[in-house]
Amino acid sequence: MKILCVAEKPSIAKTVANILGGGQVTTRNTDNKYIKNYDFTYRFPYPWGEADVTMTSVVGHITSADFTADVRQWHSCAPAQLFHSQVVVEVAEDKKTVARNIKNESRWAQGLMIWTDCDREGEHIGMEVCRIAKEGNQRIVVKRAQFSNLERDHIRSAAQHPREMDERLSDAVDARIEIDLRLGAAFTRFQTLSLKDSAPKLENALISYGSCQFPTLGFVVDRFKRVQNFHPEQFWYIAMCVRKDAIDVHFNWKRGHIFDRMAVTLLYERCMENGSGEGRIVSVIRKPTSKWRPLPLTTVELQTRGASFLGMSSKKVMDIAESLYTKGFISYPRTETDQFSDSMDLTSLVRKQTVDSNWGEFAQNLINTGVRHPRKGNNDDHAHPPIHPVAHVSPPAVDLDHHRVYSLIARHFLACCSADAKGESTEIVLDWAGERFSTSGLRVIERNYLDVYPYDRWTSSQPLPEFVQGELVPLKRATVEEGKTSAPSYLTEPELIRLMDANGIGTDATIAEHIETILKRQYAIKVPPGANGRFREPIDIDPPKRGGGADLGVGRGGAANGRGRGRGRGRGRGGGRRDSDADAGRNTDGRAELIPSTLGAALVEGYDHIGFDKSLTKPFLRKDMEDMMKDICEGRKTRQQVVRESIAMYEEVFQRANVQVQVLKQACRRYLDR
DNA sequence: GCAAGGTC
Repeated sequence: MKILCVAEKPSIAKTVANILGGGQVTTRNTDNKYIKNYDFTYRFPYPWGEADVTMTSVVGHITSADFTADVRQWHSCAPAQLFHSQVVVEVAEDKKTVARNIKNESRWAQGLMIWTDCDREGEHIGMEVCRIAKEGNQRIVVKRAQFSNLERDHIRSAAQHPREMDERLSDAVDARIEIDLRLGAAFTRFQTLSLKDSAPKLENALISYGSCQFPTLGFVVDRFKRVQNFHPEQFWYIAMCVRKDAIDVHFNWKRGHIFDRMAVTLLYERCMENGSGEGRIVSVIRKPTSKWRPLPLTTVELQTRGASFLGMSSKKVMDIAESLYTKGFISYPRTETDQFSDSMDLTSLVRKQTVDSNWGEFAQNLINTGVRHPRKGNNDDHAHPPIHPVAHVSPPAVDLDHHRVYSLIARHFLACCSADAKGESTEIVLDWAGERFSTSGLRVIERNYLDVYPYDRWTSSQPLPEFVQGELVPLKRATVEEGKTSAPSYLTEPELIRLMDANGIGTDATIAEHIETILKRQYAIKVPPGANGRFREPIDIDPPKRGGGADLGVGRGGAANGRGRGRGRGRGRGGGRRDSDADAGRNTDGRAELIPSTLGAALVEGYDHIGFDKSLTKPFLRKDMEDMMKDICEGRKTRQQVVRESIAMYEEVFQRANVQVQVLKQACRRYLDR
């Protein structure tokens, strides 16, 4: 009896083989440099029983979908035809060796056990493997292992309790692939070809559309418009300061900010008439408080925290995490799980960190006083644990940026295993002739996790004097002050990642790429933090040229002057010409703010103005697609139904965009032709 | 010259 087992990626094949093979595993190389075949014996349940096992893997999807050659040329057909022209699925050019290995190994096997990740894409990859295996061996019997982590007992149990493949999950992915391809190609060609003559800059530009990149751009433009439309409002309030024990204590008015000067003046005058030069302490409330240690680290959190704590772009954080993973320093970096399973041996992971020169002592202390079980979040992707360090590493074994990302992951993990920080808060309420004011203080008592997690700040306030309930304190100052509301900031990368995550745009593994895409297409640009409403208009940068033709002088000088003849605000720090090379390092900074280009703004405005039920630039269409995929998974609809309905709907949107293409063109002219 | 999703 021979059984072939296939995992989604080499790392899982290796781990599973070592568990099932019980140390008696031999390794063979394949034609693919990432993939190895592991041979061992294992006793499966009836009917397979004792078997010679080969465990191998693929590297993600094996096949890819594309149009047939007759419509691959851009001018070979009208873009609308791409909604219905034939789509063929073939083994991808760079996956030929992967497919060959599966085919060869299945030839002599009676059984095939699929060990891909237990999610939709994993089920799809599993079906790809089945089809290829059957090309090598029609009679092969297929089973599927159901597992959600790589612990020994769990993996053994998965091998003992196989299930059947769930074709519905795979069908859902097939639908997604086909819809994204047709949509992406049709709209990309349509936009690129029909907008090329509406502005000189667009003549050679590639104006891509994708079901994820457009909503991503939409978020950037949305926020930009909110900043643009923001008008500061004046408000007034009573500022209060008392003095005791030689300490000035500022109190906040309980009514907060009031947008009516007269009202504030009246209240103030009433106090002046009725009150004295003293205030009365109404209450002094002390209570214990704590600052919670972070939740275990997911991909989205790694990206947002990396961007804001380390100032790296999320793409860079992910690239580095990927490399740390392949070198064996951290666990799998793509996970939605924010809880550690109870059976995981956290103490031995902490012990590996005791040698570190920065946080080793902290780790040792943790072991001496007891590693705490981390908090549990609400998410579990049933495939991977939260991101954590699996081996210790320090420079010069890795470079500085790698070490910064590793430090974040290691410190985050140790923080998870520590106690919350403890403190005491004090809230004091003061009464002045009937108006209430309050102030509060914080005293940090035990720093605990904060000692290893310098990214979080929680510090004691200035100590407050000892106020006693009922006591009268002299007012140092009580005046009417004015202020004005401040504009929201432009969208930052961490905020954008959270928006995408919350709206189901992209996955943990692709979110950073979609952000890259809108930057690469020059739909948006990063400016240094603290722009503070300075960019009144979208930034006029040149879209990258396709085909590499000569730059006919529209470039450098005119590029990116914040489009401002009149209001040259854009010329300031980070104004415009910081788009490319010279500033790449700094402007891809994870703390940077995102601003639409004129092209990005024109596209969003154009599509929004055409007035679909659900604009292409909003997350709703993508959400619908997600819902329909669920319908397939749960048997409410078939793949064909969903593709048909979805394509019909998008075709309508497409027709409408065609009929009203003038609206898009006008938007481009308005923004780009100045 | 088009997408998004896996993974390296």
